[in-house]
Amino acid sequence: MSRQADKRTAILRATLKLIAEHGFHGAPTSMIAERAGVGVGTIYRYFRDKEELIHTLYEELEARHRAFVMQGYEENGPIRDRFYHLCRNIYRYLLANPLEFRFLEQYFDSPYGVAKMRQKLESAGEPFHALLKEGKQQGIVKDLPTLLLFGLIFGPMINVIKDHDSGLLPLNDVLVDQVIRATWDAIQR
Amino acid sequence: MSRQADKRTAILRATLKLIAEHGFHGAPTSMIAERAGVGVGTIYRYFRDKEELIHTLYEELEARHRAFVMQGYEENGPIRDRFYHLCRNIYRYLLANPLEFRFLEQYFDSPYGVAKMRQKLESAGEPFHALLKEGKQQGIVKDLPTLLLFGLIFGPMINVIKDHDSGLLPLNDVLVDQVIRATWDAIQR
DNA sequence: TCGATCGGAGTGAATGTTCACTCCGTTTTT
DNA sequence: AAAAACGGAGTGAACATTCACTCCGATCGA
Repeated sequence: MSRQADKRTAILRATLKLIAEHGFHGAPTSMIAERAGVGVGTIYRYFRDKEELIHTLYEELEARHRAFVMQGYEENGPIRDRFYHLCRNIYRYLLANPLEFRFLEQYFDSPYGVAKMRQKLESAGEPFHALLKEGKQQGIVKDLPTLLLFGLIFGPMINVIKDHDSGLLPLNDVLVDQVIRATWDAIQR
Repeated sequence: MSRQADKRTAILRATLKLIAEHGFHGAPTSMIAERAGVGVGTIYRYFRDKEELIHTLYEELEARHRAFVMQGYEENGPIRDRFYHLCRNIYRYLLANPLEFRFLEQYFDSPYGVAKMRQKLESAGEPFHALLKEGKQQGIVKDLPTLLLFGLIFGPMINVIKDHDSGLLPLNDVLVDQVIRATWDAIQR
């Protein structure tokens, strides 16, 4: 069971699973190695240290997530449609990938993650940024600081998905649409 | 500096500060002891183990927080007024006590905290519970699962306060009122 | 009143455990 | 056969918890 170019992948997958399920501190390198069917030392052939492993994992998940969310996005459609499109895709992705959601949550709570989050939210590449800015200009969206609007959108999202994953509040398409609607009511002028 | 009955208090305060500032895993007992001006062993005179120390701290903070929030609450006033009152008080308290906010955040992310949170949210003692139920009956509040409404209320709250505490989005009374207003728009039918 | 004795709060060096990470012998690939 | 990849016992640092001891105010006997 040696000599696989995809040992790297196995390590990343094991890391995702362990961190998502048991938190950062329930994922010692020894356990990651075991789960990945790999020696401890092998981890260090592919990643300088545990920190780099985690960052790399984040970057790869982020890229996948982004690609999914942007599928079929109409850069120039009506504000409200674009808003629904983005929200729906994010909900869909995170609900379909609970491990990734748990991991991202942990990551953004950690010291590295906080910096990443800011950078991400403030980046012009973030489609929500343009969306909200435009919405404010057109008088469709409340004239509040963008960060505050982000809070109104992502706050409920995180909360509600957490409850879903823990089995407290099973979501379905109808319910998700209702949350998105409520979120829209919150930011709409 | 010996023989003080308030060593217990000093230990609790040090724990709050260290956990709030550096997280659960940045608060070793050795550091708590140092910060409290106390020997390491002394911690174990007052608390069976670190876990009990943390639980106790939570209970005391929770009690203070609750007392503050309920000040002047009109059990029978109009739904909307009660909603504003509770929200405003929670925001006020958490903004005035950033250390407690950070601690509670960490606590509710931990395995113990999750159980506590459910218990709390589902408890009939929770004033928001009665509020939302009544609101739904009167047709003022959207007919959505209570847990979902909680998400719409507390999600933005947590997000926005986090951003405030990290200096990204300085809040003031006006801004807080605007968030509460937006939150109301989200849950209002 | 005062010296002796006692109880228990307070202490921190020592202990056992858990980790991230290294090092080098082994296995696989070329 | 040489090089590259791999494995996992070993290492040292960090941690929670313990326990043999200190010290001081209180109590007691004279």
